[in-house]
Amino acid sequence: MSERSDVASTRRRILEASLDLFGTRGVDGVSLDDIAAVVGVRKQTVLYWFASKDDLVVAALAIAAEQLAVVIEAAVRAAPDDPLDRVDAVVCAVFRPAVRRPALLGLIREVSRLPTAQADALATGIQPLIERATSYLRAEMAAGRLRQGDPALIAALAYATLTGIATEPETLRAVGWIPSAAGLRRLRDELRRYLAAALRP
Amino acid sequence: MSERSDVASTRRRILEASLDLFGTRGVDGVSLDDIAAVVGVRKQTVLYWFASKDDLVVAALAIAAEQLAVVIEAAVRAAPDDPLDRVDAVVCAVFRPAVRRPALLGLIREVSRLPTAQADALATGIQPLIERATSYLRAEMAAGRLRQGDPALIAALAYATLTGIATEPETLRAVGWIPSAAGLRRLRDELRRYLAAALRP
DNA sequence: GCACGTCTCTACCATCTGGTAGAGACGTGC
DNA sequence: GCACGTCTCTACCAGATGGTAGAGACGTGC
Repeated sequence: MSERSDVASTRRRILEASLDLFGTRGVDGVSLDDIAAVVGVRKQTVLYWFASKDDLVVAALAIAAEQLAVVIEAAVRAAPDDPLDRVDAVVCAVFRPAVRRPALLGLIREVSRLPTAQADALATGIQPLIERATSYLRAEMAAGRLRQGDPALIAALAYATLTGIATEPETLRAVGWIPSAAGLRRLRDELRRYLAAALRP
Repeated sequence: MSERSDVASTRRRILEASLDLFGTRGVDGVSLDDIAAVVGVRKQTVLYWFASKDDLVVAALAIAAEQLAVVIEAAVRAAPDDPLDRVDAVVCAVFRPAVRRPALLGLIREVSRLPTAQADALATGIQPLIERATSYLRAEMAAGRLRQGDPALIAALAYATLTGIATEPETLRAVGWIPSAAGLRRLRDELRRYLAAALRP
């Protein structure tokens, strides 16, 4: 059966489905059968491509990290050299996929609270992203192009807020606040304004 | 056996343990046996006090909402009449328990992504808290004591940031950023500064 | 002494879970 | 024609899970 594999390889589709399901419903809340059903395949096929559920989790996290890295990379390249513009561009660039696909940042959170073994996977995919951001901020602060401050603090705040906005719409919807597209855009702009105010030298 | 019940009723201790476990590891990631073990009791005792796991989840969410309500209530009463001071007081008041006990806000998130039935429980405990905050902001904006804006936007951003800070330390720790007490305090102050800047008329 | 509330005990159940085993089907490229 | 990669099928397994059933133990208050 290769009709489906032509469109997108089964392996890839299992990974994408796992990213979405694990990232939104949690690793414990999703069975291999659930994933197989979404892909339109049998559980054995999932286990044909990935030796175990743990392996699948790690692999899904890896493609999430990769997709985030690509988005950030593109934003940085396209942005002007000014560090404030760059930070702004990265926030905007990450915001869109993060909101459209809450599982992207959600999966990071899910993995990070797993029993220690799998959490190590964060070190390979995600940690470099965070470290790159903080070291960039540190360098620009040292050069006087950004206000002096704790780069880790800024990065952590931006990350926490982004993750909160990306993964809480479910909550806020359940609680009566309907996050419209326009509302989310304004949330993004608030965050941008806030970071600009905190970083402008 | 009432030696233990004297200290704190078994029912209450089951509820508190459920709040912590469900809120940090997720409803699906915690079994009734896990909760019983933490409390030092048998699974049958848990099911003696709560008809089902679903009931326990709903009850745990209820006490989380109540504890948040108490904290907010006290902060509002103790704060001066100025709305900026009040917002600041509420943020500070919620921040401390939210960071010390990530499960408080974490449980809200966990419940909100459950199959629809239990998510209705959010309407009784949490929704009133959010609505009260937004209606307060709206009233003060209308009175010109706060800058005009979308109250839901501000409430949502504060909520998302607070939840992010409260529940992401695990992630950030896994990723190399160690959230010290001082670091968390500075995160809180950043949020306060931002809200003050956004709300000052 | 008795009823009651609280909790434990043994024992059980159906269901779901991750995972295994092995055979076979189908299409492709050589 | 053959090997290979991909995927399905039937069938199974051990363990964990939510939940049930019923008897009994212990202490308290009446």
